[in-house]
Amino acid sequence: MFRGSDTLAGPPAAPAATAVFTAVLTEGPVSRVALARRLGLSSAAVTKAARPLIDLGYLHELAATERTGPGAGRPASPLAVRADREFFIGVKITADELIGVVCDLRAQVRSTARRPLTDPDVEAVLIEVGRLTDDLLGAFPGDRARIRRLGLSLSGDIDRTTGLVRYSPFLHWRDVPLGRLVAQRTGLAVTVENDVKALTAAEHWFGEGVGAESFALVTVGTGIGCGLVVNGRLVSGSYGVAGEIGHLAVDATGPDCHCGGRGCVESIAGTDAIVAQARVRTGRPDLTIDEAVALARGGHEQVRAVFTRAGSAIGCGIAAVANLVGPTRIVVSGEGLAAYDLFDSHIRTSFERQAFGAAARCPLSIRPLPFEEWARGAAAVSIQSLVLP
Amino acid sequence: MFRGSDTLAGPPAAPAATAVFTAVLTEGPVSRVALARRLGLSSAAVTKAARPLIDLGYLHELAATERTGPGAGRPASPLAVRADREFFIGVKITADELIGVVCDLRAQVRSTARRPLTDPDVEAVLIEVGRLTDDLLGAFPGDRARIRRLGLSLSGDIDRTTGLVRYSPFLHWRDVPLGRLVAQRTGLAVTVENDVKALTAAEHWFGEGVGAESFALVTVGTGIGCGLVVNGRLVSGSYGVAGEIGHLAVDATGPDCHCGGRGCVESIAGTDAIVAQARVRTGRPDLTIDEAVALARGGHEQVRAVFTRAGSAIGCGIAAVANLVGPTRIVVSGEGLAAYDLFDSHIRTSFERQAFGAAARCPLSIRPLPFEEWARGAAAVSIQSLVLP
DNA sequence: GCGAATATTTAACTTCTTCAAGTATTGATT
DNA sequence: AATCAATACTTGAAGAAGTTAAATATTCGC
Repeated sequence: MFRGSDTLAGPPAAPAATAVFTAVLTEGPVSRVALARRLGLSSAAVTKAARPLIDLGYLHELAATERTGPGAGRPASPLAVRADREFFIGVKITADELIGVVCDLRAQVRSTARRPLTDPDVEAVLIEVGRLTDDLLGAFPGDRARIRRLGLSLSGDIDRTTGLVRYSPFLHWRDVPLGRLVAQRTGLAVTVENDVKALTAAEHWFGEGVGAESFALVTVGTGIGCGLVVNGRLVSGSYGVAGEIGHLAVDATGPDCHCGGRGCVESIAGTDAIVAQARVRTGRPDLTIDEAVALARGGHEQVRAVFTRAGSAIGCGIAAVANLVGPTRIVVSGEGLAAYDLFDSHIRTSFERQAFGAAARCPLSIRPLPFEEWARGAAAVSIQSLVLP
Repeated sequence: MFRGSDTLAGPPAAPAATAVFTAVLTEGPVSRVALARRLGLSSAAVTKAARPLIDLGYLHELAATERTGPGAGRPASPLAVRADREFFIGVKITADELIGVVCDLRAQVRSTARRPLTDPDVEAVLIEVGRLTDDLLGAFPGDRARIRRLGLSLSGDIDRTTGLVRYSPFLHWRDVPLGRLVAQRTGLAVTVENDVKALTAAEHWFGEGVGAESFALVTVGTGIGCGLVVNGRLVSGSYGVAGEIGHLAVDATGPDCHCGGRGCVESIAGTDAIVAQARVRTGRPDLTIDEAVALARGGHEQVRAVFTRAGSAIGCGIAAVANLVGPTRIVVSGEGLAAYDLFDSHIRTSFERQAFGAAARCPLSIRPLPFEEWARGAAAVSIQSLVLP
């Protein structure tokens, strides 16, 4: 993380304080005793850790509303997050657009903004990020000093700890210290993370992954990616590669993939692959993905078969994740899932066939993803940088 | 872990002490300063943590042999493990045999023993484990009181923390509290772990996986399995399933697998699948695996092709591991690798083709595995239970 | 109003760690 | 040979973080 200003006061960094803050943030209002049990601390320790968090305005006590147990006893005063204590900007950088959001401490989106991106040059991107930030700050109704952090996400090989973009294929960047540069421009504390990993982090802390020791998020679109949380932590990959579900080989007789492999999931179920196949099957060389979806929905058997095969390939990829790391649950999402109805059952069928034994018990959530979610993911990483040391 | 006797004194459980002991155990002799840097502690903390470990005889100081830095300065007195401070029994249970070893604190095998297993009944296995333990203890040349712990490993679904065998396919066991039962018989502190995970733990602490934040071990044989270490910890799988590389789908047109899937790695490269294919290709319905290997080595093209295809399937599975979790290194081993020469190059070729980008940089060690290694894995888990809380 | 049950707080104490200063041991320099 | 600089290790005081045990708070059921 890179600071724009010199000091950046935050919550206490002591282990117990961090644990308490994280648990309240992700697991909603909880009483101190429940926290103590959950975190393996004494309740005295929770009381002590909570006080400064309350004093600093990050947490507050809820009125004791509901009874806890069955019988008597003093009712709990659950701890809850003050969502408006601090706000976070999240920016997702795509090839042709910047998408920005402002989120509160609970990662609720408060406002959004966009800017087109025409020039992939570093300087041009920095300028646009600065403008987008100004737009978001300008439209912010509250105290602007409560926005001190900004998260960026983009696809590619990113070093989160140093804020370095090692390689971005679509921007043609190599070794750009994006975190430092944006921190200088905006004066905010900046985090940078891979887009899929950021989305996974958001889902892990604020979505369906809450409380899961291990968790996977699969995104379906032009690319097919996957973020993994194992043993409670995001998987990074020793060589910067992890979660590349799109390049698992699932069909020895499948098409060659641009990655050099054969029968990769992405070469069967990526948007480009689907369009290409649909063009072949219909004989229409200018067919678009939207038209292909429309034809399939209209009952065009040849085109439906393309989606069926794609869904099966994705299901195999997801089963591979379940068989290898055994996550508690898996969320499947992404732009590609606008055509959700064409995929859903084939993904499930293929997953259930290929998942080994109890791995098939892993619940699958298949749902489309609003595009702002990507920017929210970046904001979620920024929130994590506040909470964790 | 289950204790046979009431108390079982061990090294101090404080975080720093555990960290120091683990680091010295796995990373050989190290000076205190180096440890401090490595573990993020002050050198004072290391000194204090090391003293009781030395007093209890677990560690000792080496004579300052070699100069550390380039110039002047007091030479270091590296800390090393006293390998003969304590010994550990490891037992691997297979369908027809028990394999036992005695290891020292550095997981060096000191002696081995075997017993045939004719009856899969729980009571019969307990008796044989008891006899094997007696054999090993009887032949032990040193102070028998230095053997206080025993590790068991077997394939199947095992709950390490409770010592429960949830399901063992080859013994037809369900929910057998093996840890407790063996502890009662032997009076030793017992750990139970899945065989592949145990082997992975051994390799992680005492083999090629030392120092790796993430690491994978693939075993090739009748079954094809995989143990994973991610973020420094063994992956367990939320539903008890993890590392099932044998049931990744790599060939949509491949054979049906006994697991219900299609084109699984194991249905192409498992020993049974290889034998079946070789029988078809040679027209000899009683061909054995050894004969198939001999034919392939002799240049029989049809049989060679079976091994080629198997190697490719394994390579795809390994690439899936590299693409998904990005381990620092991967070790490939197992009985099946007696035919190492027939597999090696095909595994590598397929891996390199299918590994995505930098994931291909992950070093692959392909080597056969002495059968005692499985028992050593069980002993290694037992050693871990001494060191960790 | 009383006692049982549960939640939270307080205060004394324990444990672990760091900090700062000192000791130990060596090679290089004079 | 004496001294200095460099590095490794140790010591003791001080601090941080957590625990236990006892006190306090608040409710329900009688």
